[in-house]
Amino acid sequence: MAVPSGPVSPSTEAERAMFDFVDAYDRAYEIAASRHGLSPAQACVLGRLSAPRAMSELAEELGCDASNVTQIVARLESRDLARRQVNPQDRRSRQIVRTDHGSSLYAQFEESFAFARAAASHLDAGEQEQLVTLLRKALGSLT
Amino acid sequence: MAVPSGPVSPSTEAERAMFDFVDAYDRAYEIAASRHGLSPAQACVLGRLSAPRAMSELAEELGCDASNVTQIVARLESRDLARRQVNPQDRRSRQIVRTDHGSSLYAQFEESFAFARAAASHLDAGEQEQLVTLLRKALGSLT
DNA sequence: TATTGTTATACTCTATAACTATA
DNA sequence: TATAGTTATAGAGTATAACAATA
Repeated sequence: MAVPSGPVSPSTEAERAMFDFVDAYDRAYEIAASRHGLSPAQACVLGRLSAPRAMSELAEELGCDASNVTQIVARLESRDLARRQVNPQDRRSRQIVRTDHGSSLYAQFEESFAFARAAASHLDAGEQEQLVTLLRKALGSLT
Repeated sequence: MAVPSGPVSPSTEAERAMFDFVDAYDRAYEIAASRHGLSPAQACVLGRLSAPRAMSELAEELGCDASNVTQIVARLESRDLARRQVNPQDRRSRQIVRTDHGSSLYAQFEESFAFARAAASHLDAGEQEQLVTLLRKALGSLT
């Protein structure tokens, strides 16, 4: 399913517009990932490896359990998209790095995930600024 | 993990704002669902059952395979949140209906999913209108 | 024959608990 | 003893292929 998050009978027009946008974004992300043989979670992790990351950092950023990250990274590693290297400063810790193959595949995925780019392209510079302001204000302290 | 969809190194401020918003929305949805013992997919299906739906309609709306819907609905049914009824007009088809228990639980979930409501509440009426206009325009033909 | 839905299967995501290695 | 990460396990989401029931 493209979008686990379903409509919540949004009661206002603004809430409905937010939902529709999130829904479309999530679906587009999943489709782009699968076109490259990636699950959304794999694409997500790969995207965070522009610089090396510890397992614990990934778990923290993704808001999930470390054991989960272990599995996702193991699958990436088995396909030569990422590697685990022991951190010499603290041999308990591992640095996860993207392989060249992983970087190349991720670049293709990014190119293919046209949603946000296309969405922005429908707005002129002033409208984009307005949207940024409104989205940030709407988020407020929700983040 | 709250949000399978990760950041895609958004190259513009607008793209980053879109991502941050989607990310926060998805995480909030998942947390609200899990507070009521629901997976995001279960909450999503439950939300679509304000009126009876055929399996094929649910699969179409969710953009996933029918066999997937069979499983989700089976889990809802096993917890007395939904029921499958043979459609007398076409006995191949089933009408999925929410039980009273399912409706009640979903109402609680909805109440608890405060994200969109809170986001909208940070904007005044004019700003909400602006946001709707911009989001719809950004979506353009992407939907 | 075509359609609706299910079953069997396999893979991925996810968390919890118990574990290993290192600090 | 505390921390980083892994392993074992189990439940859920997902798709494909084969199937049953009905049209």
